[in-house]
Amino acid sequence: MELHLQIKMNGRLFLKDPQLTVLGQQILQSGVLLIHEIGFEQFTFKKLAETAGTTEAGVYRYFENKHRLLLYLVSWYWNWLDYQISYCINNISQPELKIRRIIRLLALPVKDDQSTSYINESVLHEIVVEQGTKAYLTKQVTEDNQHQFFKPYKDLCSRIGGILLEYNTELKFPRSLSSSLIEIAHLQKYFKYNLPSLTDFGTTDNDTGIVDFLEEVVFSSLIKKPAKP
Amino acid sequence: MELHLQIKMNGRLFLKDPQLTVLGQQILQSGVLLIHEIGFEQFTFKKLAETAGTTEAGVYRYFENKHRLLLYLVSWYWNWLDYQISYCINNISQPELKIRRIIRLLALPVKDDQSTSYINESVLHEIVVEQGTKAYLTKQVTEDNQHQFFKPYKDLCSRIGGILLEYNTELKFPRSLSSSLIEIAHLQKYFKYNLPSLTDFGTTDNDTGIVDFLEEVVFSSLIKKPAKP
DNA sequence: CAAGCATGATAGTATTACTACTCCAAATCA
DNA sequence: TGATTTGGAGTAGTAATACTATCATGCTTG
Repeated sequence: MELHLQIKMNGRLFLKDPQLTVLGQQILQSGVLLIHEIGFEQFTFKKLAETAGTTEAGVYRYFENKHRLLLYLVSWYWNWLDYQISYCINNISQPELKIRRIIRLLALPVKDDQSTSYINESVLHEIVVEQGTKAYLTKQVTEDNQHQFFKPYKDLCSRIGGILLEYNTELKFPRSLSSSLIEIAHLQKYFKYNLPSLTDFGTTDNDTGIVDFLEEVVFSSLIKKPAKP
Repeated sequence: MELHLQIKMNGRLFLKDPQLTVLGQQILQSGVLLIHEIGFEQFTFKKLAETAGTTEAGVYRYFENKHRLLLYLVSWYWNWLDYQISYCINNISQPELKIRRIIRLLALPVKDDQSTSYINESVLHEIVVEQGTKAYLTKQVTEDNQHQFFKPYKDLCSRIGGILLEYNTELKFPRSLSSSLIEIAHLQKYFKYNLPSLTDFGTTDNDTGIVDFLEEVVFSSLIKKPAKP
């Protein structure tokens, strides 16, 4: 059986839905690979058009500009990850185990999901690690936020926050801890491979050190503290 | 008495030392204000030249490109903050108090330091919060790292890591905790003002909520754990 | 068959990111 | 003092970027 996961995207992110046409899917696929290869700064629609086998104008028919395309891809990722998490913790009752699984999904390398042919999830994961924050670190955050472009990220954050609260119902900062967990997972991963002296993971091949660190920080913060006298 | 703090910068960050000439200082001053005002993406040397009262070529004589200027300003900030921290925890012996002070320096608004006339530190602090990560989230990280452009950040991180170790000598991840602390402080601040639903601070005027959160996370992680059986 | 839509091809503009060259005035030296 | 070097500042030009607009074509759907 072949399962086709169609992720519902905010309609304002694109001019024409890229999921519905062959060219659109080609643009998404090439876009992911090209941004990963040359970085978002060097990435242009002209270069994308070449690798996607179309013209510059062809790409502009789907996306208003490259920032919207980034927002699209990052949103797509958060939606996908949210789904992965809900799938992965399904039927688990212990909050502790849920949190451990989430941390692994955030920090460990992603296996490509065959159910969406046109998006390479493992490459997209690396893009989000490397460039994800650029989606909101702009002067148009407020405007983009009003267009609900960050809803998938907020939903994910809210889901994880809820699970943290299951573990400790008295937790004072569930959302901040949740957004911090997500960002730190990515940042430590980036540091490990690019600026290793900012971490304690050295040059080990696997990312279990990051998992250990995140578990340490998160579970410490989740311990119930005695009320102050 | 007037104290002139001259911060020693990596010579490869600039073509001509901007601290040594009036125009150079003007470029730094206008640069900080302009990047803060319009954001790094919209920022160009042409616009900077106008506000700094020179020509585009004039700016290019000091900095190779705008990324180098950002690296310069961010480095300047980390150097300055490192100095502030060492000054502020001077003569304090309790590690706990040191850490509390550091957290406040990281999260609370910065008062402009009068000892450097040409850099507005409180504005620069906001730039680092908003755009700081763009200094290293590029495809040239490795190259920039080889040029030692991130040394001030690493030094700061290492200093804070050392203090965390003073508090708990068995701490397993001092550098990761340190870099996480710095980045989370900035990110939560950014979220609070731009994407508040990713935090638990609401719309309070002051940033003490962020301080509380950071103290919670850091001191929890610093508690000595009993050895596993 | 006609209408309509998706794509492709071409061209054009304003801005960006630089580079190269020129000019001028102050400092240096014979 | 006069000649010369040197550095700071301006002008102009180029290639690339980020779009926008127009028109032709071919394929589908009613």
